[in-house]
Amino acid sequence: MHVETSTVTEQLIRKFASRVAMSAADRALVAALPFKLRTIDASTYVLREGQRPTRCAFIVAGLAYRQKLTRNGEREIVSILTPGEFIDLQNLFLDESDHDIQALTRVTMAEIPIPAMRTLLAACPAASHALWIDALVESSIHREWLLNIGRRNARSRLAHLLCEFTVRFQKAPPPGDIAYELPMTQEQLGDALGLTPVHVNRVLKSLEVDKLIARKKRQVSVVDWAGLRDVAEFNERYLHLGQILV
Amino acid sequence: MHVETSTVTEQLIRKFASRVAMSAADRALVAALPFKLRTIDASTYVLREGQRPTRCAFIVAGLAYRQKLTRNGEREIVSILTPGEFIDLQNLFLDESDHDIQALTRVTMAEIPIPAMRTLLAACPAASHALWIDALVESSIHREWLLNIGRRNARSRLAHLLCEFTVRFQKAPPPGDIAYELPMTQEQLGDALGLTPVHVNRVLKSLEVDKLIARKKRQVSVVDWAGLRDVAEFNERYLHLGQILV
DNA sequence: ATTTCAATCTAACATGGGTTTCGTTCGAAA
DNA sequence: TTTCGAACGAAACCCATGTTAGATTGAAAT
Repeated sequence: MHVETSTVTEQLIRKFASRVAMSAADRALVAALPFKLRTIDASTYVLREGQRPTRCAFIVAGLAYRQKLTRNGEREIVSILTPGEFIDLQNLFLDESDHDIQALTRVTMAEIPIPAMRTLLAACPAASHALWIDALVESSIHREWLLNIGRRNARSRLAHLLCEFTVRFQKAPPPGDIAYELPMTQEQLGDALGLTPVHVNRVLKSLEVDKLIARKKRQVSVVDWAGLRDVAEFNERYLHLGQILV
Repeated sequence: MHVETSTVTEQLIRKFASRVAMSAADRALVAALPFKLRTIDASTYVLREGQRPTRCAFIVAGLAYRQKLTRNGEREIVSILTPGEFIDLQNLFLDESDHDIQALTRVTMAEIPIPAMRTLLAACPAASHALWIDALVESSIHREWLLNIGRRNARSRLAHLLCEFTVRFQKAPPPGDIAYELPMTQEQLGDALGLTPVHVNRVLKSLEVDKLIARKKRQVSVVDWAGLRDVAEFNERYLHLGQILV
């Protein structure tokens, strides 16, 4: 997984520009950010609860997730992180991490020293606003997941997660090409939904029988986007997809 | 519930100063914030999902909560907001609210115009940092609630919420005076925990039988802080209580 | 080809928490 | 002081999801 330095810089600028208007000066500031590329294997820890990090990582390729554990080791996956997202904005302003961050697939990330990020935020209101939006959107996703886990049954819950992935992983918005490799095991899906893997298996099968999704090997595809959306009560407002600050 | 204007200003400054070092100039900027005091009755909506607000409210007295609803009207309470917290930082940077905000008790709040807040953030890095910390801590609480609802049984779950309230509502840290009026009905507790009110009733009784809590009328008090903590697997790290940016 | 190990699938059974129903308490209003 | 409605309490029953156990698949390693 080789990545050009210039590509990363472009990706960073695109990331900010997707949320705010970026002047040429703003772009130059982002382009000047020092970073170190690092690639790690699936299931490697990026950060552990209680640690104090010194860098702020930006995902260039691959997926990661945030997890928390109960005393007896049961796991809850509380976020999925995709390319173009900062992994640990928290650590810009909080001393101790309150959760683990782990690679879901092989991940390539750009590690930026925290002082450089702080300097950018101070010098560039546009960048600061873009990061604010990102942090607030993640909070919004947390709230939707709370509703999902707290109040929906397993069928809606899983359908909702699939809808969210469909929207977040696809380049084209549905209903377009809505097949994607689901990079999570049924156990991980269960951990993200507060369900057991056995029950995830049952529900996946029932969604397949009902022609809402199809599965081939570990590839999941959405067969009936409208139907799945309906089962999930999915409304993408909480993703704030078009949010651009003027 | 009459509140002096000067008191509110002091409370605002105290709020910021609890997170960052505030110079005299910083304090002056905060003191210059224009605001309008408003008091609303319990269960009044402060903001509804989909609305676009023009003010940013700071809770002076009383409690509020964020909620989201499923299609058939089931409710999930996703946050509790206490005095000294900004109700809707989201709305500084996001156009549309993704959830409802409602008063839990009678609430007095200071409403600050969004442009004034934006100006403060641009002019005062310290204030900006303090708000960042606040937003990130709320996100951390969301994650802990996800673990709580997703992976703990009803008994631990309720115990955990009681522990969080004990820490957040008390001025003195436990084990000090750890009785407090629980201002929520059993139905609201259920909505915050993803449980039915009937089951909340069962679990409250069982915690009382086990001498972990006591109840008189609607007043709950913690009898055995260590025991309750243990049942809840409570660790206050996620509240980032001592977090101060240097 | 064979082995291996994780992931998936399935079935049988168990249970925590939901549902329904109704009686009781209590504070506010008349 | 009586009335009224919301909140609480509690019993009986039910079911969605968990638990346990094992068989099957499939990709990677030898």
